[in-house]
Amino acid sequence: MAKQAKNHAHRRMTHQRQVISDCLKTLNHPTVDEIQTCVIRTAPTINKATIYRTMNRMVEDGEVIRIVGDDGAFHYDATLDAHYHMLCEECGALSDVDMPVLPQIDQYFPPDSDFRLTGHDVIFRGICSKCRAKKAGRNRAETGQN
Amino acid sequence: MAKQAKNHAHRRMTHQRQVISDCLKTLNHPTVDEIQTCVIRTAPTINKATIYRTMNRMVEDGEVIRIVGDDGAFHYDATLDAHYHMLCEECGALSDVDMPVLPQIDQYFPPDSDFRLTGHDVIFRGICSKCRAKKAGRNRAETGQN
DNA sequence: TTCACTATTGCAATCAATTCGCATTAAGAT
DNA sequence: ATCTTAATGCGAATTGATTGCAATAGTGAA
Repeated sequence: MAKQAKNHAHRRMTHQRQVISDCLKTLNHPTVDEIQTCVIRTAPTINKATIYRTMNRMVEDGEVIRIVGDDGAFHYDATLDAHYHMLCEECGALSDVDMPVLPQIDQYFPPDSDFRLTGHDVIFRGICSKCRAKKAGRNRAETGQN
Repeated sequence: MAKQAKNHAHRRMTHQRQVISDCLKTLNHPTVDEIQTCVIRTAPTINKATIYRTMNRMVEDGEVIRIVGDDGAFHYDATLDAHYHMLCEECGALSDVDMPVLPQIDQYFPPDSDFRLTGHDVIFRGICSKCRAKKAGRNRAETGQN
């Protein structure tokens, strides 16, 4: 099951929250900056503090997951079911990986540990196709190869 | 093999760098703040910017790994061989997990992906023993149980 | 519908983590 | 001993995120 909300205080469906929700559906693990860029098209006056607060409430309520990128910036993910991520080490882009979770991994965790295990995350690292293309082009240019 | 240094510019073994290196040996995945606390005992005048710069160089040179905690703060890890981590969701403490890496995980990665896979990280989540103890005590106090 | 209650917003100020510019210091090669 | 320049200390600047507060606007009840 996906981790679900403590049904916190009554949330109000404000215009801002609605617009942010809509953007979350079209964006891929966006940061607050990226959400803002999207949101501004529909609601130009929306304030960044509002986005921060809205995202914090959504995390509290279990509507989105927060992921910390390598740069330390927060990314938000509206896919609630357990899943893994891949991270481009070049551009920092985060994406969902289309594979089932591997619960058996937890069985390898040292059983005598005092740590109460609740789950695990996997992040695959590498270079996304976009950056590979960019890199190949750059290398050709630099080395004078064709 | 552990990811190794581009043998960057000539690094100088300054007093500060030496002290920081020593602290890294005794600390467990410290943040810059924690490094500073340790370092100050030996070298009280050392500046935090120096620690930041030194750690950045060490990361560049492949002498340490940088891990981003859930709070977005950087932690440093001098264990270079591939290994997994566990993270206490209560206090944010990071530790190495004593288990072999599972290269077979990479085989589950969607083979048709445009993503060039270079590896993966696993982070086990849960509650460390220290926090479990603290929590148990707190619960007893709150519910009036003994 | 209208009203009242209070969650939410916008804005500016603030905070914390990290980086940067620059004059000074000190490794370490010659 | 001297020279070159990497590294340091310090303060200012940047960046990502939070907060205080007065104004605004959902929403449930009348």
